[in-house]
Amino acid sequence: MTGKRERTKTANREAILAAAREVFTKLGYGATTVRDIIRATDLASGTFYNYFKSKEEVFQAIQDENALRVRPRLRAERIRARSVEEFISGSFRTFFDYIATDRQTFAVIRRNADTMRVRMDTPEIIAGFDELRADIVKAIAEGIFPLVDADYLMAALVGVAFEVGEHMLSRDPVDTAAAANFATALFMGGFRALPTLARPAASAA
Amino acid sequence: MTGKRERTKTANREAILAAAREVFTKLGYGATTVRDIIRATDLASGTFYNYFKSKEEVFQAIQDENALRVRPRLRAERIRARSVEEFISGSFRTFFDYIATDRQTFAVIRRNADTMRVRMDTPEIIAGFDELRADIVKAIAEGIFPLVDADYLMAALVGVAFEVGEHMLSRDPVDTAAAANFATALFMGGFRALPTLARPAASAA
Amino acid sequence: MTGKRERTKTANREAILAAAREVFTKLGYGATTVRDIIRATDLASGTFYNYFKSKEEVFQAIQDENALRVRPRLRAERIRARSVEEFISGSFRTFFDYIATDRQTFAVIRRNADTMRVRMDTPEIIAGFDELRADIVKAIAEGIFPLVDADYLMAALVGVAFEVGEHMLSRDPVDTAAAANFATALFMGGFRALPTLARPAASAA
Amino acid sequence: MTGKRERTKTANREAILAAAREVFTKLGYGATTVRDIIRATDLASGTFYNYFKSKEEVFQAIQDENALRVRPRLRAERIRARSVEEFISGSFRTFFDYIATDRQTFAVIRRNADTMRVRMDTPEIIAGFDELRADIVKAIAEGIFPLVDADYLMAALVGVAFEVGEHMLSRDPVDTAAAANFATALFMGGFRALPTLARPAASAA
DNA sequence: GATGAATGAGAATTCATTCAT
DNA sequence: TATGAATGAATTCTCATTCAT
Repeated sequence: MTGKRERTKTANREAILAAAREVFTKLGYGATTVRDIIRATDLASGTFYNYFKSKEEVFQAIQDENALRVRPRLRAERIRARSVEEFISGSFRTFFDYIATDRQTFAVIRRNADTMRVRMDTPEIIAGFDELRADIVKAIAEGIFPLVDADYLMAALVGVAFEVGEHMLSRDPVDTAAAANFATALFMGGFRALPTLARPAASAA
Repeated sequence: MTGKRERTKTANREAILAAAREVFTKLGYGATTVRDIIRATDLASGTFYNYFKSKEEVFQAIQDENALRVRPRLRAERIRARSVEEFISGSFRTFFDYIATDRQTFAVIRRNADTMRVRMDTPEIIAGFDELRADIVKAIAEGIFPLVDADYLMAALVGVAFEVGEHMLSRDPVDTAAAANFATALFMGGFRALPTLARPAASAA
Repeated sequence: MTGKRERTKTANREAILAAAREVFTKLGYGATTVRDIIRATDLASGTFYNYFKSKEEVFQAIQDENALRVRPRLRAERIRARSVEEFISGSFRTFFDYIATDRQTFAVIRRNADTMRVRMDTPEIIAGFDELRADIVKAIAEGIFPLVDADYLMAALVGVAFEVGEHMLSRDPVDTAAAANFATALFMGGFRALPTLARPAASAA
Repeated sequence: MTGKRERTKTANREAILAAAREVFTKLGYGATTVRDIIRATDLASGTFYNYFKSKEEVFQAIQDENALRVRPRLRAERIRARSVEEFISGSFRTFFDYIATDRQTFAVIRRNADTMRVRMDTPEIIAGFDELRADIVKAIAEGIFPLVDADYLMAALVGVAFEVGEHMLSRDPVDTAAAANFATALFMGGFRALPTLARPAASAA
């Protein structure tokens, strides 16, 4: 790792990954070609193949990196949870903080090309879902959660996380706490528990 | 003039759309080529261009058809709603019934290629989201909904609809009522309001 | 076959085959690329693939054509044979006449690139060998040939045909009768039966 | 200075040659790449170029080695010959013994890839042919051979040697004496002199 | 000398699109 | 309008060779 060669190798790999992240975000996975990735790099075309076999492989590498960065944090949050509220709010806070910090990462998964939106879940991400379901099952067994449909609950959590997360990122400023409060409140008490907005004019009446 | 030729033209268009739906489902949007679509048809390659300019256009046409089939129903359901519960449960029931009836349609949007899942939202679908948001805003103005973040609420509804919908379809038998109940309960009262499952052991007691 | 399209298709196929024959002869099979073949044509690169899947397939097509041209003639010659001499001399004459007439054909099989010589036997050619062996076996059964090792005899005939054939073509003028006489004499009576040359000086003595 | 370094150099060269022999046999000359050869070695790619300029050069080296191993023996055999029979039978015996002993060597020249057969004659091999022709000319001058076409006779000997040799190797057990007897008999007395096989039925009579 | 990553020319192949029939 | 072959730009990928270490 200290030789010049090793440093160059690591740097090249990172350069390709960075270029790929950028191009995937800009063009979307489907429209991206290996050439596009190489072109966004100052490397020769053949060099790409010293590191990855195909665009699929780079994509996987990026997603795996991402999942590996956020999954342990989510896991830790859920394990630490002593109540349903902690379980849910901890998860949403962590997830929203993560995507706010590393927006490009999320952009690769959730992309807006023109007006069309695409969301891609790789095996690593899906494995994260399974982890979540398993933790819900465990929480049910421990009596923290009532005996509900763990699969649907997991689906609902994921759906809300991705959709609300996307809208959160489109706002300025990005308020992760507010988004987490919203999502948590929904799961804790339904629509009636949602934070209410100050009614600009009516509040005075 | 609305005779044979007209009928042939419509038939050809339909043949292409049907082939495209099938191929998109099987290969996914990205991997599908115009050739693939034509091949799934008994038409010649040049004929494709008498009907559509590109694969993008066929895809849009399919999605527009889909959205036009479900959006008016969802709209009608929400307009008819006299309470929050009717608003929410009506929407989920309609959506889940629709995707259960026309699974291929949903499969084109939500695809599992190998292990990787993709979800594509076209302009028509996104327009449906905006419609939903507008109706939420209207419901808030009418006092049906409390003054909550309409954008986030819309996002949450959409996220739950797609994610729970997907899991619903993977079950056998597909129980749209149960899924709608689950989703509605979540929005009505949070996790505590979710339907509980019969606890295997407890049921014997 | 009378439409312009059919005529063009046939012409294009022939153009590719002709170009391939030429290039294979010049560069040899191994060194030839599909690009080389296309370049020797006035067609576009993609057009090649409307006719053949690969260079292998063109090569096979050429060889099959060749084999189909000469094999029936050889076959007929052997069937007509009423004696060993007719069998052998007929075969050699036919083969040598054929390669003298259609030199390029033979050149594709037997090629001299620089100093290195290559000979390639395709399945069709090998099938021709098997045919020859079968006819030898038949001739043995009919008492025309003594009970010898048909496989080795076939090999010997083939080896002499190709090697002597090659040397024959390098002479000027090409004398197929002389080559056939030589080869036939060898098989009829061994080296003592070979035609002797006029000894320039000694003949006068 | 003929110590470690010297030994390593020779060992590396031999390693490359051995790998090349193996790979050429397996993949054929055309399909073999320098990478393939290096991969079959525990050397680095760059090292190859310290020993050979290209795959052509390795191939030549292998063939030259082969030719140098068998040519002197064939030469000695012919020089020792006191009669035509000795000349011919000695040559065939030596050649067949050689290819039976060192099958891989022969396999590099004479290859069956799938169904297609290839035979490659390098300059060294061709030089061996010229040597044979020269010896025939000399034998004619000395009155051992009659005044026949030396070029054609050489061609016939070579053709029979390669073709019968190939078939000989495909038999089990490999009987070099029998093959040499067959080939020699052919050249000594033509088809009538060929060894006859025991006729299954006749042997009982 | 050995190493092995970088290079980039070039080969194979695909595919959207055109256009003569 | 339907047809389907021709087109050729674009893409993926390989490989011989170089050269800094």
